[in-house]
Amino acid sequence: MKDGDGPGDGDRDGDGCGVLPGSIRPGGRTARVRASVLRAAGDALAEHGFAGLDLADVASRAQVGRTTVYRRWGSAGALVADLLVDMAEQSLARSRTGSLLGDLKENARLVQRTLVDPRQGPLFRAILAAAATDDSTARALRRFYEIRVAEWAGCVDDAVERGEIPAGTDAREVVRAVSAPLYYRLLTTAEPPDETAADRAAEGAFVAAHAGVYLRVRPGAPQSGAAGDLEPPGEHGVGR
Amino acid sequence: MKDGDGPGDGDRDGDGCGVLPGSIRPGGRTARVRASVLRAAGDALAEHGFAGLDLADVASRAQVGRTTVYRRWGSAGALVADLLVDMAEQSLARSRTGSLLGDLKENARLVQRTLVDPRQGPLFRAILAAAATDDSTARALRRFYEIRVAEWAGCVDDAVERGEIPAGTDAREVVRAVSAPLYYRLLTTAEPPDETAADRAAEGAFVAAHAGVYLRVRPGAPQSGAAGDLEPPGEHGVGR
DNA sequence: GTGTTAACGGAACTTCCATCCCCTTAGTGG
DNA sequence: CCACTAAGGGGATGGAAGTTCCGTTAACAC
Repeated sequence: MKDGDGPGDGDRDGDGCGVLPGSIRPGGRTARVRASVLRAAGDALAEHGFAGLDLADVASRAQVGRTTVYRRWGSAGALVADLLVDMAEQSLARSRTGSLLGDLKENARLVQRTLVDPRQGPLFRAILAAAATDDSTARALRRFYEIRVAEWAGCVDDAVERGEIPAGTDAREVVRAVSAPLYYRLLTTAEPPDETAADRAAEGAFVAAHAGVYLRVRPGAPQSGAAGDLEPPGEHGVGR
Repeated sequence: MKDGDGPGDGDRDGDGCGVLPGSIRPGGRTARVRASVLRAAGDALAEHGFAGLDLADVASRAQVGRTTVYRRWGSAGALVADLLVDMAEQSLARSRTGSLLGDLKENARLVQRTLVDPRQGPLFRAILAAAATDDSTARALRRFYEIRVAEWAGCVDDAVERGEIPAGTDAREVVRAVSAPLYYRLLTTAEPPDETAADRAAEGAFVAAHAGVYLRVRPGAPQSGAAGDLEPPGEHGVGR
C-alpha cells in the first residue's frame, strides 16, 4: 500500500505547523494500521451507510484503538476522503477493443458490475452520501471521478483519431454520459442497473457522440430553444 | 396543503393499534405545524445536509416544540420521507411543445434550473444522501421520481404517436436519460450543470431514442459484446 | 544493539441528542 | 359558548458518540 500521504494533503486542523501523525514514521505498524482502518471503514460504510458510520466501530473492526482513528483522521468525512484517495490509486486501465462502441460497452459493464456488487454498490452509495455532507469528502470524490473519467476519455480520443466521431468532441463528457444513467438508476430506482442498462448507456453515448452532441463548440448555441443544426441520426420519422 | 395522510401511510412504530398524532384533528394548528416543520426541515437540509440535520434545530426554526417533531415524525429519515411526499404533490405539469426534442429540452432545463437553485440544489443533494442511509426515505424518493418520470413520459409517448421515434420505445427510460447526466454532474463534479449540459442531455436522449436505443425489445440482446443491429445515425466515419 | 520519541491504546470525561413526563393550549362536537 | 380531549410545549433523564489524558509499544537513527 502507498505510504507517505496519510489522511490527506492539507492540514486537518488548519494551523500550518503541526505535523500529522503517520507522516514521520509511515512504515511498519503505521502502514498496517492505515490499511486495516481503511478496509474496516469500507466494510462499515457498505453495511451501515455514512450516517451510521461509527468511528468506534471502525476502530474495533480494525482491531485498533479509537484514539488512533480520531487522531489520524479526526472525523468520519476525512476518513472517507482518505478511503477515496486509496481507491483512486487502484483505478483499472481502460480497454482498447478497437471500436468506440466496444470500449464504451466495456466501460459501462465495468461500472454496472461495480454498482451491483454486494460490497461496492452500497459503498459507492455511502460515499456519494458522505460527499453531499462533508466538504473534504466531496473534494476527494471529485478527484476520484476526474481520474477515472480521464483514463477512459482516451477511448474517445482514439475514436476521433480513427474518424469514428467528429473532431472537437469533448471526450470526458462522452465518458460521463456512459456512467450517468447507471448511477441515476442506482440512486432513484429500486432496481440496480443490469446488463441491458449498461448496453443502453454505452449505445446512447455512442450515438449521441456520433451525432455531434458532445462537440466542445456547440453549433446550436446562439439559438436557445431550437435544436441547432445538430444532425439528426438517419432519416426523420422512420418507424424503424 | 394536503391534510390527513400525516407522516406516511403506514404505522411508524409497527404496532397496528396506536393512532398517529395529527390524524384525528388534522385541521388548524396541526396542519400549520406540519407545514411549518416541513419548510424548516427543507431549509435545514439545504443548509447543513442530512448528516447535520438536528431535529431540535428544525423545531426551533419552525417555532415548534422538539417533542412535537419527535412525536409526529420520530426520526430524521421519516421527516425527509414526509417532505418528499409533500414535494411529489407539487409536481409541475409536463410541457407540450409539439416536438420531442423541444419537450425534452424543456424537461432538461427544468431539472437543471432546479439543481442549480441555491435552495433546491443542496436540498436534493441532502435528500439523495438521506435516501442512501434511511430506508423509508429511499422508498419515498423512488416514489417521487416514479411520479415525475411518469408525468414526462407522456412526451415520449406522444412522439411515438407522431412517428418521431420508433414504436416500442421505453418512454420512462428516455426521460431518465435526460435527467441522469445532470444529476451525475451535480454529484461528481465541482460545476453544477449549466444550460449547455441541459441541452446536451436532451439532445443525447433524443438522438438515442431516435436510433432505437430505448426499445423495450432490444434487437442486439442475444449477442453480448456486439452492437446488435442498432442502426447507427447517419453514415459511419463521417468527420461531420 | 540501544536510545529516542512517534505513534498506539485504554479509560475517564464531556457534550450533545433522543426520549419521557407532565402540564398547557386549542381543535372539535354538542 | 362550553366541555372534552387531542395535540403541542418545556424541562428532566438516559445513553451514545466524540475528546482528552497519560501510560505503553515499536519505528527509525546511530
